[in-house]
Amino acid sequence: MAQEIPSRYDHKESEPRIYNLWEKSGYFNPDNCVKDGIVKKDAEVFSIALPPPNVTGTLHIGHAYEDAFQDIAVRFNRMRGKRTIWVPGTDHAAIATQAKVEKDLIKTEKKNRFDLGREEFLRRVNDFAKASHDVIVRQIKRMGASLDWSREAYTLDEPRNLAVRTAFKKMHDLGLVYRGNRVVNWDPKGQTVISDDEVTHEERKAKFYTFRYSKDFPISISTTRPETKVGDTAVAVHPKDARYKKFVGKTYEVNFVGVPLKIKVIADETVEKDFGTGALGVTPAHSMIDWEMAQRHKLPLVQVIDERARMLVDGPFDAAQGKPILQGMKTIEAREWIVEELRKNGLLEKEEEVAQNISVSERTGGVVEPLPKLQWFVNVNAKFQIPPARRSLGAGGNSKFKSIKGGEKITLKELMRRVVESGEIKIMPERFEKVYFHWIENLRDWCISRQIWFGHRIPAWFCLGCGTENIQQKSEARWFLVRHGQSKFNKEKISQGQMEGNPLTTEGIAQAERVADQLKNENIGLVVSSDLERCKMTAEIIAEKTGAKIIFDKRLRERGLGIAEGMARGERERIYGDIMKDYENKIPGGESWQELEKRLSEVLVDHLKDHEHKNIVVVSHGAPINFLVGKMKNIQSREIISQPIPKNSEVLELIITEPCRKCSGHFYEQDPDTFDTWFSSAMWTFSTLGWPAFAETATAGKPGPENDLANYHPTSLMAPGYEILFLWVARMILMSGCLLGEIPFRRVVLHGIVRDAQGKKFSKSAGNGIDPLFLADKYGADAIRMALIVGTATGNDVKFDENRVKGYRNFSTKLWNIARFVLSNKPADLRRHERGLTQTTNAEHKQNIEELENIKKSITEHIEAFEFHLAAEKIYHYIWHTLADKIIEAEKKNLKDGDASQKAESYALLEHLLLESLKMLHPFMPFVTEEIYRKFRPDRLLMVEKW
RNA sequence: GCGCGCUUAGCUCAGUGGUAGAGCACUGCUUUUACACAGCAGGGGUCCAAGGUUCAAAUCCUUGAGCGCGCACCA
Repeated sequence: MAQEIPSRYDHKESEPRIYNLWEKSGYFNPDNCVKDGIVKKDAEVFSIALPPPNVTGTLHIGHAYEDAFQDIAVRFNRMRGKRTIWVPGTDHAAIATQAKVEKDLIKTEKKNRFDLGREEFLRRVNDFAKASHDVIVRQIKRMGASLDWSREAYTLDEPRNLAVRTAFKKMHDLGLVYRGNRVVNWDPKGQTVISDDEVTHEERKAKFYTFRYSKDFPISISTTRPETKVGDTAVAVHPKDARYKKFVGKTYEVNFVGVPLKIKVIADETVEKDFGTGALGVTPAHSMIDWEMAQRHKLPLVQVIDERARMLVDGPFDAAQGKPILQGMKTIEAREWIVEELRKNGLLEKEEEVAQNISVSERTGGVVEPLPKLQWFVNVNAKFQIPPARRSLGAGGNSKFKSIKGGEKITLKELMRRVVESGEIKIMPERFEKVYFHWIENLRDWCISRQIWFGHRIPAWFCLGCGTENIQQKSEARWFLVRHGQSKFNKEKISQGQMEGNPLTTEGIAQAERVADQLKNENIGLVVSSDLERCKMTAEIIAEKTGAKIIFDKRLRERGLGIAEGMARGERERIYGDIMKDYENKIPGGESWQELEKRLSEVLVDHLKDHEHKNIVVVSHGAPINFLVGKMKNIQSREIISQPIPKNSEVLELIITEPCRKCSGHFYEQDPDTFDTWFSSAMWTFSTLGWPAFAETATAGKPGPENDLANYHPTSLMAPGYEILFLWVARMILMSGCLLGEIPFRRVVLHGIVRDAQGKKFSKSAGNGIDPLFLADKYGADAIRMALIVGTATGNDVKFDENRVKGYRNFSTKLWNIARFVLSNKPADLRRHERGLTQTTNAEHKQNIEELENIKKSITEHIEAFEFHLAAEKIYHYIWHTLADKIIEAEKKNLKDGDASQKAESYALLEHLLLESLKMLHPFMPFVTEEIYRKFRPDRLLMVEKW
């Protein structure tokens, strides 16, 4: 017997094979467990959503820890007979992924996202995300995670998009989402707004300047950012500050380094008398605190810094450069220049070195510039009523919360606090509850819009005519205005006008094909095109790929340029430049703008009327497209002329819906912004379980994904790293609360960060990353799991040491050999001699069995208390130092010299103790335990044995 | 500034009122119905410091030191 089994356990061969076996069994899916009678239909539920890893790259050892931790809980509960579900998925991680791809792009092709354009750039990001996803899934499986892959989700897929759109609409209706002009964190490097929680602070040395705006202003102020002071509209002092009392309420007109300012002196409680001069220059546009103060005192707001962190004010005129000196200057340079001016004019009173925390974008490292911007926000202070329950279960009116009454009006802040305070959600380790409450205290409205491309597009449309917003989930029809691809004359820079025989270049054809690919799945009903060659070719390519009908409409032709057609563009500009810009005038033989406008004016109306519910592609030329759009936007004809024309093959997407309630316009343009990635991941616990598609119909107790929401939500456990307590955990509570009226999970167990032997965080930039796949091949996934779990109290950081992995690899060999030994002693005619363990008369054996039962009880308790490290250590210790070192050694004599029935009794004891030990070890080391178990019970799966 | 965590064997860390623990490393011995990725035996700790509570403190309390972290911000 023993000879057939090698003395070493081959984890590299075994682990993938065993995982395959589990997957094939289908028992990661609770529906199958119920179907096969492994768990009862009405058994208790244990459900958990995997915190979806970002598709920004591959997994590191920290993910392995997170997965192992959850898998222990999942396997334990499954063996305890619960209907256990663990839902996998990945996160598109909007800004992180986009930043990663853009960085690579700049490095390899020296292009940024704007050079590539939205469509092409997104294609690259999606390719990258797909590749990451595939590696990630392979890694997760390699670690043995028993996830129900049939329910795999992605935060950017279609069901999750529906969830995002539905949530946005619902929250808007509840008054929890609004669009407003507020000071936000602008990341000049990423060119997007970021939320407060994506900002980190770095300590740097800074100069702290004390000065007066001008000689005739009575109060000195201090700042580390003098360049923002050109945007000051007030000086704030403490109401009880005797020094300044006499100035409060007065307004001064001052000239600050050549910039005229109107400064009102105000009194505000938040000003500290003892700091600096006790007076604070208020810059409402470029400081969160000042903005809030400005709101209280109704101060005007002057923006003086732009999105590229350059100055937006003039200052004195610089004759040498022929422009106002500050205009367009970088903030740092402006600071130096202003300080120098103050010094020259004797206004600078003090200059001190201070340590200052500056705000930095967590993702891009850009120094955050507070700017006033029109963005979408979640209002955390607005009262609302929990919406009607999606399932008509139990009492409590509209609320399924234990701690919130039905019909009660509550703010999101209060809701988030209440459910944790009341213990409805329990956060472990407990110290994080305090951290959580503290965060809520300081919480501001959550900015959810981002100026990046990769993500869920915000489902808000603005009327082209008047800008009125319209939030809805589906449009009646869409129009795509497309300029033709590059033509021969475009390339050669020759005036085309209405000339015949000017086909697309190879590049132009490729452009048209790209557009066609993009429109392929848009259900295009009709292509309407100018009949000129370059449009015709473009339209035909689009029609072919989309399967739409084409009609040609002469009225969509380019403006006629008469005798200038065929002329080099430069020459035309020289001769007819003025005429080209004139509304009424025209080149001989050509058309005036007025005439062009006239022939286009009917086009919109006609096609709107004739093809009411169709998605239409309109292929035309630069000038006509500008006029069409200009008309929709109600722009003056003369202004349209000076608008830049779209690029070759550029697509403008519009939706058509019921006429605007303000201006009766039909055309709407979608908000170009996307959602904060956390907006979609905040719905993870329920968007993965069928919300909103099955929100109304899900039925508890029935199998199938369409009933998941009723069966598995709220989830039982959430186990992310503590670093995303605010970013994610808190927001899941928020979203589940206002959208479902219930908690997303009953318990949160936060784990620490895995660090390297030096205590440093693993990161790609530090180059200390360890590929879990490499380690798994070397020592086995089981060994990695044990090394990560044992020796780390839940919630503490893990210092990762490869030596420990090696130690647990040795343990799996030990276990393997225990099994080998036991098996080698299996009597051929076991049955005949078996007396049954419960009837054993051997006192020592009885004691062995009792000891095992005690160990089992204690391990069960540890696991239930999420003390996995203690449970793992205990079973490890039992197997090695009790079962192997003591019990087996003691039985050897019997096995060698005993009679047949004694041998059988010894064997039965050892087999029992071993198999029970395998069960207890299985959640921690699933592979080797399953492999060994099958040597004893070839027709069974340890994974679903009863604990 | 407010808050949190850590400080235990050479290293990495468990233990949280009842005679100090694990892994790795170290020393010596041992091929024995499995396992040398093993067994047996062993060395190594004033449990950061000081004070307090207690019959009893690594464990609870107070103060302090060093390291690390979070939040807020001084404008």
